[in-house]
Amino acid sequence: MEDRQNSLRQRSRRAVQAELVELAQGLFVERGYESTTVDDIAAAAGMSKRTVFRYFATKEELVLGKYDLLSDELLRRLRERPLGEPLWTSLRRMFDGVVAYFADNAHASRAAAMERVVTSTPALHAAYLHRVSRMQAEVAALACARAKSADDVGPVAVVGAAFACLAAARAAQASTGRSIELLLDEAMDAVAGLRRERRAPQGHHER
Amino acid sequence: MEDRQNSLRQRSRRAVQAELVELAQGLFVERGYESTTVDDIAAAAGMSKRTVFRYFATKEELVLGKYDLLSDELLRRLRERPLGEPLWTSLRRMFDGVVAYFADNAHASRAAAMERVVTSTPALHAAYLHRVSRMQAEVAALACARAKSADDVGPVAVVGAAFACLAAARAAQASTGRSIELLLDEAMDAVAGLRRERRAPQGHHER
DNA sequence: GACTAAAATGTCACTCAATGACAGATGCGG
DNA sequence: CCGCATCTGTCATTGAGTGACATTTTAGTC
Repeated sequence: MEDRQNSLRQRSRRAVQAELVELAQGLFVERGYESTTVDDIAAAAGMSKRTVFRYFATKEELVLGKYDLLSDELLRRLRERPLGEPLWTSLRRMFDGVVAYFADNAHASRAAAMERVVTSTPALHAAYLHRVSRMQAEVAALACARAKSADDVGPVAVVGAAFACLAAARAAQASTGRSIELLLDEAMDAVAGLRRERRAPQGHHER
Repeated sequence: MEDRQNSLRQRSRRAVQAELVELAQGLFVERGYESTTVDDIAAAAGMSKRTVFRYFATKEELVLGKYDLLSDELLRRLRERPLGEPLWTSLRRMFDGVVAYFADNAHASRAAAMERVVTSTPALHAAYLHRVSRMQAEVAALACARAKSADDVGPVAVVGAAFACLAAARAAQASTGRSIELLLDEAMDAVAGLRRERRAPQGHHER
């Protein structure tokens, strides 16, 4: 039990994982997520189903596993922002990495097919949203800590709004092909530009 | 094939569905969602597993089925808002029904346990988010139609931000016990009160 | 290079959600 | 009372995921 990390075994494990992801996603894009069984994947990889499940706890992880890294990156970027900066600006800068990632066409075209599989497969899309939700919660916790407002809805809502802007921008990029950077700026400007009328004078309970 | 709707059969079907929901949710709260099998529910209801699946397509629907009605209500409320009203205000008013629902303590205490089950069960929470996401998309489509801006990110982002506020308010209500009405106003004011610094002068691609 | 302990793999059996097919029961309209 | 649609139970099957156990690989040591 010496090296612990990056032993030869660890590296080969990573290699097998990467290979499985590549292989599985190819099959998913080709024949669809639901109609590709884990047995199919295992057969294609020349291993037993049980072994596939030793590399990935669930079938979904073959698709969504990569998003686990994203969380750390977002938190790191947000932590790097100066304390005095408005939260909305910090959040926009936090997304710079993601934006650059999706702005890269070489990647975009490769991942686009997989994105389509995700959004068109209810179970997969649900799991995706769950991961985003967890990420969002972590970012919100950090934002609350920054604002020194422990249990305040404000930061949580603002972080949620920022993620909603990112989602809207990604969707618009997928459908219109416009630049995600511009779309995100547009979306975040639209939200930051909101003005609300005064609240209705008295209670308005209905139904 | 006369009445079609509300025939005796339809009503009895609804009754059985309601009974199953009640029964199942009781078991879920008591023993947890994952450790309650559909067989358990069927046995408790005195019917076969197969029959349960004739009333509910999936186990999740026993918990999340009610949210399907919510979508129509939101759309109806939004449609009732005057065209000249700012979108953010219309969205706040759109939530009035939901707010009233969750402000009712009699309901809140009954549903609170179930809410906890949902948020603490990954699979359920994911399915919940998926439904909310679909609802949000419908509302966004309506908002875009109102704004006469077909494929604009703005309305989509704003609607997403509004839903994020609702989610934040609900979460805060669950943890702090404060009034959801005030919390939602606070959250939506926080988002509407955002001001953003001018964008960074030139491109900022990294990584 | 042989030895040993750990890790990886395959096989088998199992649970549980979900679906299709078929047969029998139930209940409504005439 | 009969005929027909609907409801229901039973059985078989698929597919994800898990536990247990035996076997094979492989890394590190002498």
